[in-house]
Amino acid sequence: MSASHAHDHSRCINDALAAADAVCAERGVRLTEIRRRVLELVWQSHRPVGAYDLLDRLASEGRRAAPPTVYRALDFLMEHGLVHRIHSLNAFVGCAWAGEGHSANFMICSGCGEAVEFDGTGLTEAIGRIGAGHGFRVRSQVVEVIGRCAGCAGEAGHG
Amino acid sequence: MSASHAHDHSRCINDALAAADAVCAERGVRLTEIRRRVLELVWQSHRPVGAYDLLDRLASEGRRAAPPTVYRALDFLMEHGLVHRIHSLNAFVGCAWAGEGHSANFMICSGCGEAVEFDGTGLTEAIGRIGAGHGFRVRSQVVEVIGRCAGCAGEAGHG
DNA sequence: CAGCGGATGATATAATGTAACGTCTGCTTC
DNA sequence: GAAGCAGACGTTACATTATATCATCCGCTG
Repeated sequence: MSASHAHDHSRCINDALAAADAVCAERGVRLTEIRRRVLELVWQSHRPVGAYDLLDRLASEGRRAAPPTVYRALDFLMEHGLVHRIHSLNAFVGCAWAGEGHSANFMICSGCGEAVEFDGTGLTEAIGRIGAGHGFRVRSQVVEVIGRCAGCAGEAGHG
Repeated sequence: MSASHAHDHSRCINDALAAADAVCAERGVRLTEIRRRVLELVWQSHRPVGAYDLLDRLASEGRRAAPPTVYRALDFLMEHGLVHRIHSLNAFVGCAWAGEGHSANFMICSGCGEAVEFDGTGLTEAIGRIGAGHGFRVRSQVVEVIGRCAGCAGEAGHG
């Protein structure tokens, strides 16, 4: 996604951390050092990152960490709407609208690997109507759209 | 899903196998014994089934099988539009519209565990429009709606 | 300080998925 | 029918992802 390749990403990270502080303060929960660090690592890019990648990065900076450490941090961050899981990749990415308690809606580029969260309000409504038509009460939704972003659309590749 | 609990499920299975025969014949590919058996096992219910569950069932009927056997069969069946993967469950379920080359759209009941495929034509169009608005060229989509089916909506439970 | 609960450390293991290679089988070609 | 080929399968080993369990630590409260 050429636009996001070019942007000031440190601002993304700072905004995400500030939002996380605010959400945790409001909810009376603790953004501990490891949770904060995992969130920072997730936000190092807009590409979803695997739990074991996070683990490796923690290890490389000298922090003792085992898989449960990372998974617990990720569970916490997901519970409070700070990161999303990308099921089709078994990976995690920062939430663009921290704390808003929405379902995740992503466009995932098979060229550059970036995942862009989009406003799925319209989709959520449409899905709710479809569900209602089947007597189905919707609680949450997973929407992961795979394709090519604007920057990668013209390039060669498998996507 | 009370309606599907009550239905004549043997008909689902027979229809699925007949459709699979037709698709494979049309495409000049072979629905080998193991592929056919895996498809039957997937269709034993409308609940998504894990690869290792399938493996256990194959073993319990005396068939020698290792993980690659099942995954290869599942890959074949997915490639030809006969089963879908439910990413949020790491599980597989029969396709309601065999061979039509569509993306999967499912409603998954957290009460009974059944996954019902629905016609996502409208969603696909909406997603295409959203993508176009971002310069994103959609290739496929994963839509997994979690909630409570009509039969389970009134019951207690975590869903 | 004692007690409590949340958070983390640490070990082990479960669950899911794949690489690599040999063999077999069915088909084509001669 | 034999040689050669490609797809399919068997088998072993391994990679990746995720969780159970229990001990320990830390911060708060009374």
